[in-house]
Amino acid sequence: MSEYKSFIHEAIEEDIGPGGRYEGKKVHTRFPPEPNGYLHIGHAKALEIDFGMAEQYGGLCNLRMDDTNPTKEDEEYVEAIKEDIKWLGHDWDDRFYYASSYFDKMYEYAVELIKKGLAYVCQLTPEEMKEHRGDLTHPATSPYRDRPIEESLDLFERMKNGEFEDGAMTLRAKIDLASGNFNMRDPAIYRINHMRHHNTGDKWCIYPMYDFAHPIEDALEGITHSLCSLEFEAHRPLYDWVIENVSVPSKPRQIEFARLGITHTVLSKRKLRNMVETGLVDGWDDPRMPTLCGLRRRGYTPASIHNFHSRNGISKVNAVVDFAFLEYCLREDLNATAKRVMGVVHPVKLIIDNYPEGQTETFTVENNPERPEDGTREVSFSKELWIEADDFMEVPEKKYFRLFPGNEVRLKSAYVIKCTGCDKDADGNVTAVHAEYEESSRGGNPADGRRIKATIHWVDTKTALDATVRLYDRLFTVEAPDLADCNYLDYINPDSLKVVEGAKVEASLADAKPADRFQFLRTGYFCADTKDSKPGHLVFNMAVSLKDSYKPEN
RNA sequence: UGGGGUAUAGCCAAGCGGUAAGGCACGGGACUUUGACUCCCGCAUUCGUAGGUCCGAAUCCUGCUACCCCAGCCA
Repeated sequence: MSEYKSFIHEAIEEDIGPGGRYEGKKVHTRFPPEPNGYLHIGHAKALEIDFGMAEQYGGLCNLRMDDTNPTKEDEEYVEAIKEDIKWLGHDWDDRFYYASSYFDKMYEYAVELIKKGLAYVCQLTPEEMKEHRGDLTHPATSPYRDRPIEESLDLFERMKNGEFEDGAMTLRAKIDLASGNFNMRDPAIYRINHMRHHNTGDKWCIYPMYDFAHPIEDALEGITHSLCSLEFEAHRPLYDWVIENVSVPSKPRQIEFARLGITHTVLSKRKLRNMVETGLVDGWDDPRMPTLCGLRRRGYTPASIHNFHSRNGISKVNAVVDFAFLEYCLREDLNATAKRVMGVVHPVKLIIDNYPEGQTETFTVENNPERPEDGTREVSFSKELWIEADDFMEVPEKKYFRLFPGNEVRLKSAYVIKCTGCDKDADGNVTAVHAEYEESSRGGNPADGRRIKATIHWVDTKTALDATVRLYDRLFTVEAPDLADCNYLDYINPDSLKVVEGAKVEASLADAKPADRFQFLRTGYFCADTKDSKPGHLVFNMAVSLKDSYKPEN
């Protein structure tokens, strides 16, 4: 997010400018994931905004695990989260924090509130609390609201000491039971939970709630701008209330923006987890998943994800961006950087009948026409080649200009050939295509200078390598599987993965390393799988296909 | 029904009282040893809607409508 200025840029510039609330101060943001799952493309938006704003204004961005609820969080996610953030190119230096490391401070601030008469221990059970909440037009109630300060102090300390069962009581902020904003109806700020915390162990059996903890975490770290998603907008009055009523060292400002949605996928942690657990996908890093580890394994680049987000901009409208735009950003990056190779996904044999039996020659092919400095490589050629099955049609449809009996095409960087026919099996399937080459067209240009409309790719059968190719399509068949009135599982795309064994690729791919990305000429961009591809057993994941403007008429 | 938000093309999104940027998608064409890339051209007489103010309104005012978020001891 560089050139254009969003409403957040404007707010920050106003704040650090003359007369602003942070005049002369350094912009300081934070990215606060809850370590309870893997980061996905939606989190990447927040991440780009949090780190991006700091970078743009010469400030800092902290990485903080927001781990105030031990029942949901686990250390196992922490390293994965760090890895994803680093992969996207962001750096938090030594500013890695846990919200849980502030528990002592938070406890003190809670005591401060009680002493000020601004918090009290409430013994309503969860069910009773719900009943006492009131509704849209009726205020909430609590019989414990006017409990003496000393009594709350005593009870709160005993809560901490583990004298009470889970759910027996809570510490509540004393704000306004009649507020139209439910978040202000004396929200619970501490609950009892006798559970081991991944970071603090058994030290605590009471844990602060997000609305109390988050502003304190921000203030303690000297955060100036606490950027979060829209659903926290109604929590901002509470955020500000905490900052105002507790003696924290600074006063951060919360600003909200819309989260990202993408068509043909789901982004809720619950649904993603469900797909993993039911085996609908092959783990969190399945290349079809919108998780950062999934996209990475699929072949997405950090630059493509960064560009995607920066071009989408920041607003307060719930946006659902077309998946095609993400694909566009990937193609754009890979077109400029990926090495071209020839790989035949659905091979059929091409026999050049007038080419000398036993002869082999090599051709020089450019590695990337977009970048001549990437050089060339040698590719072997002989009488029998593998070509793409759909580059031949015995009976061509309208506007088809590749191989069909009587037609000429160019074999990329090699010769012009003329199709003479094909062999078929008993069922009528094409088993081999026959052609004759024009010797004088070596390199691909006919001696008489005539135009050859089509160029197709090929692989020499003598040196071809076998490969497994995984072709991916969108995970869901509808644009918005997330919509409330439908079950998203009903719209899983049964063809989101097609595994093709026996694809044929050129010999230069023998030393392809996991995570290497290539353009398979005329087909798409592929990435050697990081888990399953090894020398002698190549596995390529299709990151995205090339655009194809060929559309048969009728 | 209370509170908080948001409405500009199929999608994202600029616009901040002076006469609707840009990108994606889509359609057409040029170029092409990738039906890719690149390059041209087209794509909102109108900004959710109805009024009002003004020489002038997507921008200001008023009413209405639609959609999103909030009644966890989740974040």
